[in-house]
Amino acid sequence: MKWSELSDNWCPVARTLSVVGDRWTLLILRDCYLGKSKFEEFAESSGMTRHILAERLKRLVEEGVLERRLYSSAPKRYDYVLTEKGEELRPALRIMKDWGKKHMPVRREAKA
Amino acid sequence: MKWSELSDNWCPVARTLSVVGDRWTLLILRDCYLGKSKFEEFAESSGMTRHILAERLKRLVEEGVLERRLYSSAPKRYDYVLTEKGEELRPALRIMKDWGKKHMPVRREAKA
DNA sequence: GTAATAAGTTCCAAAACAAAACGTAGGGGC
DNA sequence: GCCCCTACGTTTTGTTTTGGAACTTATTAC
Repeated sequence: MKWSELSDNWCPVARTLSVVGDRWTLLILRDCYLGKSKFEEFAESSGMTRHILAERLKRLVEEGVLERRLYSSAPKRYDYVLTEKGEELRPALRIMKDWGKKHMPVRREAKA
Repeated sequence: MKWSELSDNWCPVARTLSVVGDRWTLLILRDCYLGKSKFEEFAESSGMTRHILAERLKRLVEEGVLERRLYSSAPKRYDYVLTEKGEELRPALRIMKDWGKKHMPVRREAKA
Protein backbone atom coordinates (compact mmCIF):
# COMPACT_ATOMS: atom_id res chain seq x y z
CA MET A 1 0.00 0.00 0.00
CA LYS A 2 1.19 3.47 -0.87
CA TRP A 3 1.03 6.79 0.92
CA SER A 4 -1.52 8.14 -1.49
CA GLU A 5 -3.93 5.30 -0.77
CA LEU A 6 -3.70 5.96 2.93
CA SER A 7 -5.02 9.49 2.53
CA ASP A 8 -8.49 8.17 1.78
CA ASN A 9 -8.59 5.50 4.42
CA TRP A 10 -11.72 5.26 6.55
CA CYS A 11 -9.57 5.80 9.64
CA PRO A 12 -8.66 9.36 10.60
CA VAL A 13 -5.41 8.18 12.18
CA ALA A 14 -4.38 6.63 8.88
CA ARG A 15 -5.24 9.82 7.03
CA THR A 16 -3.13 11.81 9.48
CA LEU A 17 -0.26 9.41 8.96
CA SER A 18 -0.49 9.90 5.22
CA VAL A 19 0.87 13.39 5.91
CA VAL A 20 3.07 13.08 8.99
CA GLY A 21 3.67 9.35 9.24
CA ASP A 22 7.41 9.19 8.90
CA ARG A 23 10.19 10.09 11.23
CA TRP A 24 11.69 12.85 9.10
CA THR A 25 8.43 14.71 8.75
CA LEU A 26 7.85 14.58 12.48
CA LEU A 27 11.38 15.79 13.14
CA ILE A 28 10.73 18.76 10.89
CA LEU A 29 7.65 19.56 12.96
CA ARG A 30 9.67 19.21 16.14
CA ASP A 31 12.10 21.79 14.79
CA CYS A 32 9.25 24.10 13.87
CA TYR A 33 7.92 23.92 17.42
CA LEU A 34 11.42 24.78 18.62
CA GLY A 35 11.29 27.94 16.53
CA LYS A 36 13.29 26.85 13.51
CA SER A 37 12.08 27.78 10.05
CA LYS A 38 14.98 27.62 7.61
CA PHE A 39 16.07 24.84 5.31
CA GLU A 40 19.59 24.83 6.66
CA GLU A 41 18.35 24.78 10.23
CA PHE A 42 16.21 21.73 9.58
CA ALA A 43 19.02 20.00 7.72
CA GLU A 44 21.57 20.53 10.44
CA SER A 45 19.30 19.88 13.39
CA SER A 46 17.72 16.66 12.22
CA GLY A 47 20.58 15.03 10.36
CA MET A 48 18.42 14.22 7.37
CA THR A 49 19.70 14.61 3.84
CA ARG A 50 18.83 17.75 1.90
CA HIS A 51 17.24 15.54 -0.70
CA ILE A 52 14.68 14.10 1.71
CA LEU A 53 14.22 17.40 3.49
CA ALA A 54 13.24 19.18 0.30
CA GLU A 55 10.72 16.50 -0.53
CA ARG A 56 9.13 16.49 2.92
CA LEU A 57 8.88 20.26 3.07
CA LYS A 58 7.17 20.24 -0.29
CA ARG A 59 4.59 17.79 0.92
CA LEU A 60 3.98 19.63 4.17
CA VAL A 61 3.35 22.80 2.21
CA GLU A 62 1.02 21.01 -0.22
CA GLU A 63 -0.92 19.63 2.72
CA GLY A 64 -1.21 23.00 4.41
CA VAL A 65 0.82 22.10 7.48
CA LEU A 66 3.57 24.58 6.68
CA GLU A 67 3.61 27.73 4.63
CA ARG A 68 6.51 28.64 2.35
CA ARG A 69 7.29 32.27 2.92
CA LEU A 70 9.58 34.66 1.07
CA TYR A 71 11.64 36.27 3.79
CA SER A 72 14.27 37.92 1.60
CA SER A 73 13.72 39.15 -1.92
CA ALA A 74 17.35 39.70 -2.91
CA PRO A 75 18.65 37.10 -2.88
CA LYS A 76 15.38 35.22 -2.92
CA ARG A 77 15.12 33.15 0.22
CA TYR A 78 12.23 31.13 1.50
CA ASP A 79 11.52 29.67 4.90
CA TYR A 80 8.77 27.56 6.36
CA VAL A 81 6.33 28.49 9.08
CA LEU A 82 3.58 26.54 10.78
CA THR A 83 -0.01 27.13 9.80
CA GLU A 84 -2.82 26.78 12.31
CA LYS A 85 -3.28 23.25 10.97
CA GLY A 86 0.35 22.54 11.74
CA GLU A 87 0.13 24.08 15.19
CA GLU A 88 -2.60 21.65 16.08
CA LEU A 89 -0.23 18.72 15.93
CA ARG A 90 1.97 20.21 18.62
CA PRO A 91 0.27 18.28 21.46
CA ALA A 92 1.08 14.98 19.76
CA LEU A 93 4.76 15.86 19.65
CA ARG A 94 4.65 16.91 23.28
CA ILE A 95 3.37 13.48 24.22
CA MET A 96 6.16 11.87 22.22
CA LYS A 97 8.67 14.09 23.99
CA ASP A 98 7.40 13.07 27.42
CA TRP A 99 7.26 9.43 26.40
CA GLY A 100 10.82 9.55 25.13
CA LYS A 101 12.06 11.15 28.33
CA LYS A 102 10.36 8.52 30.42
CA HIS A 103 10.87 5.38 28.38
CA MET A 104 13.86 5.94 26.12
CA PRO A 105 16.91 6.87 28.18
CA VAL A 106 20.07 7.72 26.27
CA ARG A 107 22.35 4.71 26.37
CA ARG A 108 25.47 5.94 24.67
CA GLU A 109 26.84 9.36 23.89
CA ALA A 110 24.45 11.93 22.45
CA LYS A 111 25.40 12.76 18.88
CA ALA A 112 23.43 15.57 17.31
CA MET B 1 21.17 8.44 9.17
CA LYS B 2 19.74 5.17 10.38
CA TRP B 3 17.05 4.26 12.87
CA SER B 4 19.58 2.90 15.32
CA GLU B 5 21.44 6.20 15.44
CA LEU B 6 18.27 8.06 16.27
CA SER B 7 17.78 6.04 19.42
CA ASP B 8 20.61 7.88 21.14
CA ASN B 9 19.74 11.32 19.95
CA TRP B 10 19.77 14.14 22.50
CA CYS B 11 16.12 14.81 21.69
CA PRO B 12 13.46 12.69 23.38
CA VAL B 13 11.13 13.11 20.41
CA ALA B 14 13.79 11.63 18.13
CA ARG B 15 14.31 8.71 20.51
CA THR B 16 10.57 8.07 20.53
CA LEU B 17 10.54 8.14 16.75
CA SER B 18 13.32 5.57 16.64
CA VAL B 19 10.66 3.15 17.92
CA VAL B 20 7.37 4.36 16.49
CA GLY B 21 8.43 6.73 13.74
CA ASP B 22 6.90 5.05 10.77
CA ARG B 23 3.36 4.78 9.57
CA TRP B 24 3.07 1.01 9.84
CA THR B 25 4.16 0.91 13.44
CA LEU B 26 1.68 3.60 14.35
CA LEU B 27 -1.09 1.76 12.51
CA ILE B 28 -0.29 -1.36 14.54
CA LEU B 29 -0.67 0.70 17.70
CA ARG B 30 -3.95 2.09 16.43
CA ASP B 31 -5.21 -1.45 15.98
CA CYS B 32 -4.07 -2.37 19.47
CA TYR B 33 -6.02 0.55 20.90
CA LEU B 34 -9.03 -0.72 18.98
CA GLY B 35 -8.70 -4.06 20.74
CA LYS B 36 -6.96 -6.09 18.08
CA SER B 37 -4.11 -8.37 19.04
CA LYS B 38 -3.63 -11.01 16.35
CA PHE B 39 -1.25 -11.11 13.42
CA GLU B 40 -4.02 -11.71 10.94
CA GLU B 41 -6.11 -8.90 12.40
CA PHE B 42 -3.28 -6.41 12.00
CA ALA B 43 -2.51 -7.63 8.51
CA GLU B 44 -6.06 -7.31 7.30
CA SER B 45 -6.91 -4.08 9.06
CA SER B 46 -3.89 -2.05 8.07
CA GLY B 47 -3.22 -3.36 4.59
CA MET B 48 0.48 -3.80 5.25
CA THR B 49 2.37 -6.82 3.98
CA ARG B 50 2.97 -9.75 6.32
CA HIS B 51 6.68 -9.26 5.80
CA ILE B 52 6.68 -5.74 7.19
CA LEU B 53 4.16 -6.58 9.88
CA ALA B 54 6.33 -9.38 11.27
CA GLU B 55 9.34 -7.10 11.37
CA ARG B 56 7.51 -4.26 13.10
CA LEU B 57 5.92 -6.54 15.68
CA LYS B 58 9.34 -7.93 16.47
CA ARG B 59 10.75 -4.48 17.08
CA LEU B 60 7.79 -3.38 19.18
CA VAL B 61 8.28 -6.44 21.37
CA GLU B 62 12.03 -5.82 21.65
CA GLU B 63 11.34 -2.25 22.70
CA GLY B 64 8.80 -3.27 25.30
CA VAL B 65 5.82 -1.59 23.66
CA LEU B 66 4.02 -4.85 23.00
CA GLU B 67 4.23 -8.23 24.64
CA ARG B 68 4.14 -11.47 22.67
CA ARG B 69 1.80 -13.80 24.45
CA LEU B 70 1.07 -17.47 23.96
CA TYR B 71 -2.67 -17.67 23.85
CA SER B 72 -3.02 -21.24 22.60
CA SER B 73 -0.56 -24.01 23.30
CA ALA B 74 -1.80 -26.57 20.78
CA PRO B 75 -1.42 -25.41 18.15
CA LYS B 76 1.01 -22.79 19.38
CA ARG B 77 -0.43 -19.37 18.70
CA TYR B 78 0.89 -16.01 19.76
CA ASP B 79 -0.72 -12.63 19.88
CA TYR B 80 0.42 -9.17 20.85
CA VAL B 81 -0.81 -7.05 23.71
CA LEU B 82 0.08 -3.56 24.84
CA THR B 83 2.39 -3.10 27.80
CA GLU B 84 2.02 -0.13 30.12
CA LYS B 85 4.73 1.55 28.05
CA GLY B 86 2.64 0.99 24.95
CA GLU B 87 -0.52 2.23 26.61
CA GLU B 88 1.15 5.53 27.33
CA LEU B 89 1.32 6.39 23.65
CA ARG B 90 -2.43 6.19 23.32
CA PRO B 91 -2.96 9.94 23.85
CA ALA B 92 -0.70 10.71 20.89
CA LEU B 93 -2.81 8.54 18.64
CA ARG B 94 -5.95 10.17 19.96
CA ILE B 95 -4.63 13.55 18.92
CA MET B 96 -3.83 12.21 15.47
CA LYS B 97 -7.33 10.81 15.23
CA ASP B 98 -8.90 14.17 16.09
CA TRP B 99 -6.54 15.98 13.76
CA GLY B 100 -7.39 13.63 10.91
CA LYS B 101 -11.12 14.07 11.48
CA LYS B 102 -10.78 17.83 11.44
CA HIS B 103 -8.17 18.40 8.76
CA MET B 104 -8.16 15.36 6.49
CA PRO B 105 -11.61 14.80 5.06
CA VAL B 106 -12.09 11.72 2.90
CA ARG B 107 -12.05 12.82 -0.71
CA ARG B 108 -12.80 9.64 -2.57
CA GLU B 109 -14.25 6.31 -1.59
CA ALA B 110 -13.01 4.71 1.63
CA LYS B 111 -11.15 1.50 0.91
CA ALA B 112 -10.15 -0.49 3.95
C1' DG C 1 37.16 38.77 -8.54
C1' DT C 2 36.98 35.47 -4.76
C1' DA C 3 34.79 33.40 -1.04
C1' DA C 4 30.72 32.78 1.70
C1' DT C 5 25.70 31.99 2.39
C1' DA C 6 21.31 29.72 1.68
C1' DA C 7 17.96 27.05 -0.74
C1' DG C 8 17.59 23.74 -3.23
C1' DT C 9 18.77 19.76 -7.37
C1' DT C 10 21.15 15.81 -9.36
C1' DC C 11 23.48 11.45 -9.35
C1' DC C 12 24.30 6.66 -8.02
C1' DA C 13 24.59 2.83 -4.82
C1' DA C 14 22.37 0.77 -0.84
C1' DA C 15 18.47 -0.25 1.84
C1' DA C 16 13.58 -0.79 2.47
C1' DC C 17 9.37 -2.18 0.69
C1' DA C 18 5.34 -4.68 -1.97
C1' DA C 19 3.27 -8.73 -3.59
C1' DA C 20 2.70 -13.26 -3.61
C1' DA C 21 4.13 -17.94 -2.76
C1' DC C 22 5.73 -21.11 0.66
C1' DG C 23 6.38 -23.29 5.46
C1' DT C 24 4.75 -25.31 9.80
C1' DA C 25 1.96 -27.24 13.28
C1' DG C 26 -1.82 -28.59 14.57
C1' DG C 27 -7.67 -29.26 14.28
C1' DG C 28 -11.91 -31.02 12.36
C1' DG C 29 -14.75 -33.56 9.07
C1' DC C 30 -15.51 -37.97 7.26
C1' DG D 1 -5.82 -41.98 7.94
C1' DC D 2 -6.35 -38.29 4.67
C1' DC D 3 -7.34 -33.80 3.20
C1' DC D 4 -8.42 -29.13 3.78
C1' DC D 5 -8.62 -25.26 7.01
C1' DT D 6 -6.64 -21.86 10.35
C1' DA D 7 -3.04 -18.85 11.88
C1' DC D 8 1.61 -17.17 12.54
C1' DG D 9 4.95 -16.33 10.29
C1' DT D 10 9.37 -16.75 6.34
C1' DT D 11 11.22 -16.57 1.68
C1' DT D 12 11.70 -14.82 -2.82
C1' DT D 13 11.84 -11.45 -6.52
C1' DG D 14 11.45 -7.04 -8.33
C1' DT D 15 10.45 -2.07 -7.62
C1' DT D 16 10.70 2.16 -4.88
C1' DT D 17 12.73 5.00 -1.56
C1' DT D 18 16.52 6.57 0.82
C1' DG D 19 21.39 8.04 1.97
C1' DG D 20 25.47 10.55 0.88
C1' DA D 21 27.91 13.67 -1.53
C1' DA D 22 28.65 16.85 -5.18
C1' DC D 23 26.65 20.46 -7.89
C1' DT D 24 23.66 24.89 -9.04
C1' DT D 25 22.01 29.62 -8.61
C1' DA D 26 21.72 34.23 -6.92
C1' DT D 27 23.47 37.64 -4.14
C1' DT D 28 26.37 39.92 -0.47
C1' DA D 29 30.80 40.84 1.85
C1' DC D 30 35.60 41.62 1.38
